[in-house]
Amino acid sequence: MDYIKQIEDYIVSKGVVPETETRGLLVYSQDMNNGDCCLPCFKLSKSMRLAPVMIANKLKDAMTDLPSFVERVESVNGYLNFYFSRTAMAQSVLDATLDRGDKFGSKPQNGKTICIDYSSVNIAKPFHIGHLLTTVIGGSLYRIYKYLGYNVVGINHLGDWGTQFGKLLTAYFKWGKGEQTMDSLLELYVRFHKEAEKDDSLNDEARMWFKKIETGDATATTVFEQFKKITLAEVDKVYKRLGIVFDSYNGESFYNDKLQDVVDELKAKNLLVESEGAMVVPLEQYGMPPCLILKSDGASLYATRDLACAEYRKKTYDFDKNLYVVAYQQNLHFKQVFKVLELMGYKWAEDCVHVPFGMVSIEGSGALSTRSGNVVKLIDVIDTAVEKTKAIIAEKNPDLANSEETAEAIGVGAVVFGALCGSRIKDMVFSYEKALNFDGETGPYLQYTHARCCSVLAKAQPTGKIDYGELVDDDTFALIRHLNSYDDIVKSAADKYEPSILTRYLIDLAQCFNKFYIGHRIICDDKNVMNARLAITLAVKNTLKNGMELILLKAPEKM
RNA sequence: GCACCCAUAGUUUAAUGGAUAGAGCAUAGGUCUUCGGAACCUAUUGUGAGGGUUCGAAUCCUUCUGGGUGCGCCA
Repeated sequence: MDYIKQIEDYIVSKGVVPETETRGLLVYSQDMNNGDCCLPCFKLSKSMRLAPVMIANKLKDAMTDLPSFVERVESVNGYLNFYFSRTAMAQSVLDATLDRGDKFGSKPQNGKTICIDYSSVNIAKPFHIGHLLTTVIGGSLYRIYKYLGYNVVGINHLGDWGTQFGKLLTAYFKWGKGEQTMDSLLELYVRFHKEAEKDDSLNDEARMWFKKIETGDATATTVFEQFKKITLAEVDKVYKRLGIVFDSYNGESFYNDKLQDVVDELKAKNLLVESEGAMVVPLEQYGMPPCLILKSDGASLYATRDLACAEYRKKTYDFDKNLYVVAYQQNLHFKQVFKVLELMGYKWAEDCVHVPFGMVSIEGSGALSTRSGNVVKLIDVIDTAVEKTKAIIAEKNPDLANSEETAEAIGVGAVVFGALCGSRIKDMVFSYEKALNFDGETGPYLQYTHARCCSVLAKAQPTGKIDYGELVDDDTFALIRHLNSYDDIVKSAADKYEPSILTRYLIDLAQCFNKFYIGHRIICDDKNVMNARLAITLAVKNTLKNGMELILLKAPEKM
């Protein structure tokens, strides 16, 4: 229930304060001691030519017929504080929450389509922790938007084009033996760079091989496709474990035959200008360097491809929003591409959004580098976390059924949580110590709290009509308030493309519940109280499970 | 040189311009008549510096300091 909206309407109906200025002022109180929601009257002071305290007093005096769910109103230091009827709020919040159940994706379809470009792995390169953020942020947004009723198109924009693959083929034909694996491909790549420093002719050879890929030479294509297959098989293992899905794997190479059209279009629209031998779209008047479209040798560039890609996505999916979950290093690139789309006359350029996130480095050894081999493979991190979980289970709960599956859920959860708990824009220093911490604000903490709820509910279930009359203490009511804000939180996470908002919320909810749990006997002699507390427990369990699903966490019933 | 981003406790971090800046880890104590101790409670320490706007600033503007990223033929 939208309490804010109702109270806002109620305040406005009194006619004491100007409507337009009052709308949007009402907020939920941070501190329960200051009521459940409040109206700061300071902004109204100027136009009303009245002290905030007086305004609050005047409003209070006019409120002789409070809405049924409001118990009382107080005027304090210029704030008008509304205290809700705890029983009534508990009733409606829990009804709504229990009604939602633990089913994923319960919102009706809204008919809108959103494309999300995320993960975007490179062929023949290791899937390392540098890919963790884009993968889980994108994967989480995918689920959040689906939950909100969008038609979501998840796109893995494969890095499967570029001279680097000429290098790889060169190395393969020179030193590669038989079946290749991801590791052997990486070795070949590293070896090429080492040897090319001494022997520049290798670079010529690489260009030759890339040319062959470009022109569709049978040998080159067959081998390259094989490398692609090896890579996808490898990364799919990780995606499966993380619960990540894609609807399209159209990568860079997919747009090869669509680049000329873009160039022609830019020419036709008089946007293309020759500069230092290259073809560019000048963007000086928008405070940006020019956007390079064609190299002086006529070859296309990154931006050319992304323009073609955006047009293709609009044509194919007719998106309402087109997200790119890509590191902030490419801020300028996307700003340029979106501006060029706008200059091309596409109104939907404003629906294209770059969702940037921070850089990942390794504690002690600095920036990640495939060439130098300074990488931590994602699969190793996951495996380590799962191993640690197994050890903990063996110690704490050796009789646990399906312990393998549970260890997987918890280990993976710890890693995923670590990537989704902070603001995405901040840089992240990876350390095993942090990734493997299972205490406090962590994935396992959420899972533990969920399992705790399940454990109680396995002993008793709420039944029949529930009387919330007794549940007025602060700890219990704090839980009710939290449950009430779930919908707003999910929406906010979607609007800001920020799954961490939901992650923080779930931690708060779990903390609230654990506090409640410690302080209140759920299964007790008073049947009414027990029934009500069981209902709260069920509501928390459902909300945790729903929310965790949206941030890619599994919720085992036992652990 | 120019542009953008970041700066909160020892550390990781939270806070639509609103009331006493909220947590986790670490540290030191405590909770066992336990529905799951991967929990809970108590204690300690904080808005990089200076200006400005505002009734009110961690939040907005500005200068400075420190760190990061990007700036035409890579993606």
